[in-house]
Amino acid sequence: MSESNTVIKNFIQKIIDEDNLSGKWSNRVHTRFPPEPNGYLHIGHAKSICLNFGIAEKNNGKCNLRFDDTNPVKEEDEYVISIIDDVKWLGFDWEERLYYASDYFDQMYDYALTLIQNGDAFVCDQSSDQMRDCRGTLKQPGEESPNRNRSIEENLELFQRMKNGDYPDGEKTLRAKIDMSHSNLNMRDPVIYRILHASHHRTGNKWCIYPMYDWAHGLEDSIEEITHSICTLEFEDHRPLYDWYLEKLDVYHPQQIEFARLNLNFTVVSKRKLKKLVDEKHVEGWDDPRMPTLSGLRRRGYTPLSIRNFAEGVGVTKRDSIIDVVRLENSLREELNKTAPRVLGVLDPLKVVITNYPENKTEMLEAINNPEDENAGSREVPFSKELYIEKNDFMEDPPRKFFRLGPGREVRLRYAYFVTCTDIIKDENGTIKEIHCTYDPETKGGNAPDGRKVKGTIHWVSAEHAIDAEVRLYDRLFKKENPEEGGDFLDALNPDSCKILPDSKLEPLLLEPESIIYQFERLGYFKKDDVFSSNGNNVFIRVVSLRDSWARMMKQGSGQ
RNA sequence: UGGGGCGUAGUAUAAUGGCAGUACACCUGGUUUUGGUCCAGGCAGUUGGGGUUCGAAUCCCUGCGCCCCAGCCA
Repeated sequence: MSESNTVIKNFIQKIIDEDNLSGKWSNRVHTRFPPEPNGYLHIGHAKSICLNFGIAEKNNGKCNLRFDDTNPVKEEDEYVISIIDDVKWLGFDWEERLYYASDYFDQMYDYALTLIQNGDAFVCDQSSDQMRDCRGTLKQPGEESPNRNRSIEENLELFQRMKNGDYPDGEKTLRAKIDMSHSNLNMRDPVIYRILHASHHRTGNKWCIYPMYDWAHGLEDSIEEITHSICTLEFEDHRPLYDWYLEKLDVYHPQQIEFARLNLNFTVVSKRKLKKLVDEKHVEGWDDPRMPTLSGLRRRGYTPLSIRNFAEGVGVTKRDSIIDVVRLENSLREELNKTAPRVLGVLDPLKVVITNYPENKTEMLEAINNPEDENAGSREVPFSKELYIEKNDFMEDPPRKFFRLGPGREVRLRYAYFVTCTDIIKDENGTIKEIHCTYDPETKGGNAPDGRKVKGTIHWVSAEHAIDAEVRLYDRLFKKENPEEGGDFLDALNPDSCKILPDSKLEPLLLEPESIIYQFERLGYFKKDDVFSSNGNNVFIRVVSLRDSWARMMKQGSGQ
């Protein structure tokens, strides 16, 4: 591979480069990640987090973590805590700059007063229904509110009374006086403040009026002296309003830049749908290892680096796109291949008796911990007369391309001996109970002195020494590329997204630290799950499988 | 015949008037004590039409397609 030094710059970085050239922001770069604390962060947010913090990092700038908590009826501290956890976990640092929109409520109120005083806002008596009726349509202009021309004094007075709690929810709003026939609906006298007698997670009952997003967000950015306010495409239509407010107020004015949000196939990320999965118990919670939430991915075994590399790799543009979830999986595999200690584990065991091996003998055989990492060293694994191998590594009547064990066939047991299958022992129903093999003592370690080769190498564990474990084979939650297309997304649920194997047998794990991710050779990456293992069981979950070209061949062969 | 945005291999992303490149996916082959990894090679693209230009993915005109907007949500 030829090393290329050219750094690929996305369109936002190009804007920043130009700004630095022109001195627009005095070479300052200051972004923010502004989640609303009304739910858990998911992989889509990770893209935004990596973008905002990443762009600051690359430009020696800063990035704030700011909670956009302007709607008390939806927001909770629980979410604040989980969001902080998740951003921290991804490895980003906002230093002392943890902010809340609610910190600025007083200032926002004063700015609203300014707007009113300048004749740019008015108190409106219309109900939300009336307002909708007067808004017009996409193609037709709206009608002005009858209250649009109230005097400044009256507006001031009424707004004051709104704030004082003189009116019930919905009775009045503060609106910007812009243009009811504007082709952009966001400019048709949008609401600035609404009345909400609700307790706010931080300000309690201090306020009963709360700012709308468009009003609040630009002011938050302005107060924090953000340079580049990065948001998703659907806010493009809001930019004229963002700009209008800041211009009318004549205050510090960041540049809003929109990019396309992340979409992944075989995945849903809409908050409503994720909540439905949890509420209807299709998954075991927000951090279920199959969930695309950051807490779910973390529990599954995704690493911060794998997610950051993924986010970096998919790029940033204004095009709607759907990323292949394989890319996310590959990003994880790429890291784990380099770091995960290898271990032998049999998921679905089949007993093997080595008939010519002495009873009661145990040998310790050397096994490499990680062929990708010289420093990982080696370990010793016990070998004895009775072993387990993977059920699907044996076939009674194997096809030619099957390189594993079958009657009369010889394979290598990894790091151990060549063995040849001599007998199949079945029960009265004809199902295979165990198989008998002979081993070649000359092949210790896995090489034949006579130079004879075997096609296959399979994994195994010593029956006497194995640890019992339950293994959960997680797979994609959805079986359709686009679960939302055509009908109910729940119909696209993959019925096999969690297969439980209750009788797995693992090599005694000498490397003890919890939460370590192992590669079970030939199978995939696995980690012990603390929640499932809390009652003293060993429950391992599959983080991600290894690429499996045999499985792919089989699948194609079966006409899939 | 409302406004805004977007169209480059299967997917994603570069190339800002000068050889259409990269990654993933897919296919071949090689190495291999993991059917993993790694290595080599291959397949495959500028939304249609017209124009400007020595030269167009790029500039202009004109179609076509897709996404977003009518919350007192963000």
